[in-house]
Amino acid sequence: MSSERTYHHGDLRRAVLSAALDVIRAEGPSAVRLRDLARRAGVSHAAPAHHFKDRTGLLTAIAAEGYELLADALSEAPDLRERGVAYVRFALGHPAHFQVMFQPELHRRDDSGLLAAKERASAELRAGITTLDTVPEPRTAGIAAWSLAHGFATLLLTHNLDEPVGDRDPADAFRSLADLLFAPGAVQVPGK
Amino acid sequence: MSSERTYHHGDLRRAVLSAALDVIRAEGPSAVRLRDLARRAGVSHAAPAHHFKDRTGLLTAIAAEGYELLADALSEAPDLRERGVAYVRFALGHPAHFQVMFQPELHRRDDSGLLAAKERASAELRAGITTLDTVPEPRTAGIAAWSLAHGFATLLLTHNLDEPVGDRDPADAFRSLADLLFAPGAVQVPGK
DNA sequence: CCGCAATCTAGGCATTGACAAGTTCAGCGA
DNA sequence: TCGCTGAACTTGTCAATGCCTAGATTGCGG
Repeated sequence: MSSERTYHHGDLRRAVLSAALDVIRAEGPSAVRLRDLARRAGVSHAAPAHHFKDRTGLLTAIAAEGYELLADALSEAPDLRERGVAYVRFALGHPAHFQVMFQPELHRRDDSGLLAAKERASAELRAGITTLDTVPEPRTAGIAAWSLAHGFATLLLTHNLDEPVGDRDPADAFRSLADLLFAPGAVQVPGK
Repeated sequence: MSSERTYHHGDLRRAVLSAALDVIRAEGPSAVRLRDLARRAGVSHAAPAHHFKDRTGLLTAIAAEGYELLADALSEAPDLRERGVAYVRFALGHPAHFQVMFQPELHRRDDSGLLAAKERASAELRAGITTLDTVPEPRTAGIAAWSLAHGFATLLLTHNLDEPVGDRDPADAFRSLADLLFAPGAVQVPGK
């Protein structure tokens, strides 16, 4: 915060991550330039490499952090519907993480930290489905729930639902969708 | 196909597009290099620029073409459920287009061709919802259907559903999900 | 057959990611 | 307190890339 320039930055890793998240939020992952992040942090152009190895390493770290945050968020939700809400909230609250998480070409797939974090989030996702004991096909219902939440979040982030959702609270809007999935008889197909 | 080298390529635009789609399918949009595409087409490094202006122009053209293809695919489906199936089929059949379409930072947002194509696809999407006349909230149902299809397709493409879906035909798998949305009483929430 | 515009080539510049080698510094043991 | 060691950071460099400009080639309409 103070403008003192020491040889050692103090928390360059965090500073670079933070700057990268800013850039991604504004212009997407493709706009991330290692040298630019270094400039923003006030260090030399090669300094970030010491913390992340290379560009892919940085993006992998962001993805891993994202899965950790997602796992945390999911674990706090009581039932499946609220887990879906938490999923959407996470995506909107951490758009940069979310984008990078779901572009596998950007990461090092075999990174141990990433795999561990992804597994944690995955476990939380599965745990949510067990809330639905009485459902005939919990696996199908789980995929449906995840698809619904993921699709809604993605479409929101890509500005494809700006008019239909408008000023409405996205979490509330998602609850309406989830009710369609799990409240019996809410929707009838004409010819069925 | 033949190795004759003429000054004029003949269909460089198509060749560059096609090469770009190959690259995107294999390594994502960030791996697209204009100079590389030129090499693959056997032309000089600046030739593609004449057809697409710049990298963003190329990706914009791909997105526009994608929306055209999507609109075509949707228009052929009879009802809302099959329109969802068509949506998923499109995403799996044209993964490169799909990826680029839903990364707005990669296009020139104000491109007229893109806007027109997007509007066409959007209209087809809305048209599908009118199939559900008797539904209390068609708008909500429409968003739900789109979210479900989009989320399912995205998760499939990012290899997040490899185990759960496995060898099953994705189209069939999606029909199960869609039935959960629109077949009343298929799923019951315990405490409701 | 001419000329013109579309298509493509050639060269150059600034920027970038990655690498190698050197510099600064903080902490730790004797 | 001293000196050492390794982590954190800097400086310099290279190949590759996007984009720009100027020039060469060619097909096509008049």
